[in-house]
Amino acid sequence: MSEEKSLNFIEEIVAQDLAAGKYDAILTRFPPEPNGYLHIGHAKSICLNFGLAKHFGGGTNLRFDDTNPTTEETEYVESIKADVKWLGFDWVKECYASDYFDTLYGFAIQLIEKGLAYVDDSSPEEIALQKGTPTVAGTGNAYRNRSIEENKTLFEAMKAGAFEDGAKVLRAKIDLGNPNMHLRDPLLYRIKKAHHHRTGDKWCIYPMYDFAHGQSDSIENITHSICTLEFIPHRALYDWGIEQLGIFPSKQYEFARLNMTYTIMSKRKLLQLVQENHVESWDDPRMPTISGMRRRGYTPESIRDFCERIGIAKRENIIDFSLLEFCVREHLNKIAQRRMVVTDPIQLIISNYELGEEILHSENNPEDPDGGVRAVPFSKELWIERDDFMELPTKKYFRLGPDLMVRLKSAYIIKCDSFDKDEHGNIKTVYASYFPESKSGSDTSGIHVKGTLHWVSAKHAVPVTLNEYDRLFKVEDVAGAEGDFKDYINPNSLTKVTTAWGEPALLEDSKEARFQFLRKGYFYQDTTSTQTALVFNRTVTLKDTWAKEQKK
RNA sequence: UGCCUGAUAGUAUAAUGGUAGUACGACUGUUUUUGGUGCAGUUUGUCUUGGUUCGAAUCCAGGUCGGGCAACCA
Repeated sequence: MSEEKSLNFIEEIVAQDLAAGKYDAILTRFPPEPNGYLHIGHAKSICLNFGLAKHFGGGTNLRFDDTNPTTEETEYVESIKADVKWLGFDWVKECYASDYFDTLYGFAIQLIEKGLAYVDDSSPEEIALQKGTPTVAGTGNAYRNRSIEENKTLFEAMKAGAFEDGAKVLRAKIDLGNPNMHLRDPLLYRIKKAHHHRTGDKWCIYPMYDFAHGQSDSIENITHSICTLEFIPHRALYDWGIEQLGIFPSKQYEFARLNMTYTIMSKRKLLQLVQENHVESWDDPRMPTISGMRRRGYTPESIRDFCERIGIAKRENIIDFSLLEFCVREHLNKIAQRRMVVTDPIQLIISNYELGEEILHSENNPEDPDGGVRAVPFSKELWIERDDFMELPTKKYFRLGPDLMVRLKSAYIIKCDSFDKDEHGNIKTVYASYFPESKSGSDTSGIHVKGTLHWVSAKHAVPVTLNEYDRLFKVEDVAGAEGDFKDYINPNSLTKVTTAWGEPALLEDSKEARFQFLRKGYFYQDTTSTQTALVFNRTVTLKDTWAKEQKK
């Protein structure tokens, strides 16, 4: 308790409101539009909104902002609910802006009756023109002076379907000269004869964001409505609507959205990646979507930790991808089961091994004393990693080479005697002898080696496919880069490794288990993986100071 | 060039008129049957110019730079 974390600016506002007795309890909301899958940027908002309620006592509504029937689908609704749950949050109420369509229509009538809204027959182009520019005031048109009765009749006719799409709109009558463009008689309703995923064909007029969002917040008695910076200019309208309607005064607060290096956060662009097959699907493990990250092997804990670490502020930001990687490594290091998998194998023959085979044991997780051990079969003929042998080793190379000694993890120390190459000059087989008294756990050999290698017994190994992922884009700031974002897609973001061999324990492991393949990285079974064809996705590599050393 | 925002190490974030701190990154060293982990340490910062004050990252004024705003999208 004494080490309390400092509050971010929104937490301070809430703390002050509560201290001042403004509310007994707070109610926040997470309001996605169901027109795409949730991504890591949404996770930031989810953690903020649900975290606030958890911290200060209160609740959070999950509200679907479904006011645009042409872009929204039930598939998205379902994925959003699954993602929020997976992240570990429960909402107080599941709400839909579309549930308020009747109330919202009533609000519009009220505005018309107060002389604060009118039906405009102008085309989108005309309206845009009449709005002026940021430096030049807008001009009105004749429709602005329609009588209350006429507006009411017309609006009712709009609802009844008397007009075609685009023929008329309902506009608020505020101020065409306002320096805030959003106050220059904003559109409240438009005609859209489209099928809505929830209300079907009941409606042919739909409220705009600015006439749905604040009103929905108010209907639900949301105390703190938190959104991203680009909505700051909308706040005046948000407050205007609530004031004119005399409804519950929800308040809007804004924070900076998340940006990350080497990826994009725009739903529109993510949809493009899916539709144009740059990735396989919304849950492609390379995507920054929650479902993609889940499939890749990220844990909800690590994502929550990440959101905690990046903080909340109003300044534009771009977070290093390496921070996310740090968070997931930190969690996985504690919980992942260690297994041995050789990805690019060469043969290792233990010339003096006459036992045939034996069962050795290796700890499941050195971080967890209660993690237990697993059986690992050992034999005369093994697979080791091609990278772990060097014909002409450099000074700092701790692995195998002519006359060099290493330990085979959880097994014996060996010494390389000779090696063979194939017709292309590539190493094919390494011959070594082992020291029986160096057996792991009962080593009396007195030999000290610098390197320890992972290995699998050729006879017992199971074939596995590995999906090794790299960053989706080649540049740090994709959104800020010149030209089309698709020009920066990393063509090597996925490497499918089909030559790998894993230890047989993998066959008995749960599909949900998180693994660390020793010295390789953290892996998680793909959704396409089966008992007879194991497929693992690489969540993240291990930190590799050797690779860094080599680059010098 | 109208309005709205923001500016603290490479990246984030704290300090709420009183010692500029933390995390990630980078770099050392150490431990290690994972070149992983752990541990110890080093490194780099208040956009600028004035002002108020005993004292300014913080308050005031001017400037500079970044972001947003003129969708029948949210």
